[in-house]
Amino acid sequence: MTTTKKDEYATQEQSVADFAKTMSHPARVAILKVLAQKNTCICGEIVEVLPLAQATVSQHLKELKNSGLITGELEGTTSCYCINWKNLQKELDKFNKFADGLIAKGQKNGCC
Amino acid sequence: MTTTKKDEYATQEQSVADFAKTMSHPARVAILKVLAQKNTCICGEIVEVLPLAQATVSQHLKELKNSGLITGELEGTTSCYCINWKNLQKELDKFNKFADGLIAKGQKNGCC
DNA sequence: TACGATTATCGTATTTTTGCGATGAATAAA
DNA sequence: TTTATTCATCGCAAAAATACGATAATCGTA
Repeated sequence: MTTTKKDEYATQEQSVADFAKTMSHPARVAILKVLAQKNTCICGEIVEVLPLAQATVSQHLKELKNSGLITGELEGTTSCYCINWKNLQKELDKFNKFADGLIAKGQKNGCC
Repeated sequence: MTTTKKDEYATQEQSVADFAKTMSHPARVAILKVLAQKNTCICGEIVEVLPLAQATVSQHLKELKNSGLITGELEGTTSCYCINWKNLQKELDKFNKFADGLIAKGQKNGCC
C-alpha cells in the first residue's frame, strides 16, 4: 500500500468497510458472542474461552472498544467489558441499509 | 501471527468473520455498489470509478469472486462481472442471524 | 497478419494485522 | 508491607493485505 486513498471513497462505503473490518476476525466475533451471553462482563473469562494469549485478547478488546462496539473499564483488578448496544445497532443499521440498497438497485436493473 | 488457529473457532464465528473480511475494504464495497447499479456488468468501468490501478482492481475482483459474492467471466476482450445475488443473500442472512442472536442473548441477560 | 484494447497474473515493495512474551501498573489479599 | 492477581502496554517477529508496474494472454479489428 504505497498510497492509501481512503478519502477517495464515499463515506457510506468507508463506514461499511470500517464496521466490517472490526468484524473480520473470528476472535472479535467470538468476544461479542461471549459478552452477549454472559450476564457478568468480567473479561478474564474471555481469555479462557479463546485460543489466544492474554495480551492478544486485550488487543482485540481494544479494537472493539475503539470501534465503539463495546465499552470497558477497570473495576479493581478485574475489567468489565460490555457491548455498546446502541452503537452496535447503529452499525448494523448502516450495514443493512447498504445491503438493502444493493438489492434494490439490483432488482431495478436486471443485471445478469 | 506465529500460529493461526482458525480452526479453533466455531464455524459461525469463522463464517461471519470471513464475510466481514471481504467487506472490509472500501474498494470492494464500492465495486459491489457499482455492479448493482449498472445494468451492464462490463468491468473496465470499475477501474475508471475507483482510485486504484487496473491490477489492483483486478485483485479485489478476484477476492470478491473467491468469496462467492460475484461471478465473473471473460467475454471477448472485456470481462463481465455480476453480483451473485443468491450467495450475497445467503451471507447476509448468516450475518444477520448472528447479529440477531447477539441481541436476543443481550436482552435475556441484562448485561450492563 | 500486425496492431490496439482489455484483462489477468507475476513479482515486488510497503503497510497493516496478528500474536506473544515481558514488563509495568493497580488493586486485593495475606 | 509484601505478595499475588488481573489487566494494559511495549517491543518485536511473522504473516497477511494492499498496491502497482510490467508482462502475458486473448480477442477484435485494420
